[in-house]
Amino acid sequence: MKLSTKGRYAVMAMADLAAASNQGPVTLSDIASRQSISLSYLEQLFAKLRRADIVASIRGPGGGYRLSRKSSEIRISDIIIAVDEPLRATRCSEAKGCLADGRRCVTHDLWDELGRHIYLFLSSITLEDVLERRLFGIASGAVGRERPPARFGQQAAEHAAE
Amino acid sequence: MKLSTKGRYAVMAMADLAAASNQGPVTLSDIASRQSISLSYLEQLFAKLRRADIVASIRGPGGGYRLSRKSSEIRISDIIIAVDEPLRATRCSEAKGCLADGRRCVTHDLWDELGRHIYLFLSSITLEDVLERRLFGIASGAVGRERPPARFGQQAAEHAAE
DNA sequence: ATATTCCTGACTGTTTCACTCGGATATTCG
DNA sequence: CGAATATCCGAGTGAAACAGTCAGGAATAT
Repeated sequence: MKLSTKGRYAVMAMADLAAASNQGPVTLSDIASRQSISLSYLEQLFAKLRRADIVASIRGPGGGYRLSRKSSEIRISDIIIAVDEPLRATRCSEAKGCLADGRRCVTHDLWDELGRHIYLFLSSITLEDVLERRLFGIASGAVGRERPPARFGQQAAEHAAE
Repeated sequence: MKLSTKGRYAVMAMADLAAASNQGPVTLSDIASRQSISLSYLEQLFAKLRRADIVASIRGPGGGYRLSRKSSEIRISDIIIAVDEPLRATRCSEAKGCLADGRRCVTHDLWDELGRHIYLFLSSITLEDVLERRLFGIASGAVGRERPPARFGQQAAEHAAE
């Protein structure tokens, strides 16, 4: 799972679309002006979202985009996977150096686990959750095993803000 | 918290250093050849790791690098924060568009929560854990609230492998 | 002295990001 | 019809980061 500002833009735009699509389709121009994203860039993002069947388009005057299913059925991970092209295979996946001791390199498992972790988090949150601001306490618990988690929360606020 | 291949290289190198530093300092040349990373690039990474006081250096013949504290006291998040320069402030943090409805933009909380989540994960794992391959079940539980988490694990293996 | 090793700065090619531009196609409305 | 609206599509662009190279300087062991 790749995490870039590209995916963030896509989620912002999708949240805007979901919030504004009560009556009929929403034009990209509207989203662009509300979210301060360039129209052409939005077009590229929505081309990918359409190919991933997350949104549907209606052409011509009065047209625009709409969600292809309910916002409660669109996971944040769906959006990010749709716009972030699968990055090139990491050297680790193929290089011989990875199998130094006959097993996979020691850090391979770590990245796998982290990737799975991020995916689980983002797939547990839907567009509707974001709109309703239902994000309380999702990150609490289950991580940090034997360590007291208290002061790590503050460091997270400092360093991991973005 | 930024996640790039740069941080991955740093963790690979640190794991190599921790594994090889039983007797005396380890040279970057050794790490470079074992991990197939260019020497000059390693030098840049270790300059940052040294400034962050994660490693200490000994110059001259027989010199090299050693951990500045025990591998059980070096968190993976420490390494990544040391080498990944704090990326430019996201547009969201300052732009006026963020405060569209008088509150912060709806996606802001989401990224905050994700950043905290990733940080908690990486700060709960030490270099020693990686070397001992103690990564079992860290990502299980606590995420995925009302949804059955079973099939998401498979999707994570597909999409979030890197 | 010399070899080793860390240390520093500048530079380079590639890729991604965020965006722009020019145009093509489809649809609605007058 | 034709004009306006909107989605589509591809090519190109400046800036930044990535991964690496190159050249040399400083410290230290033998």
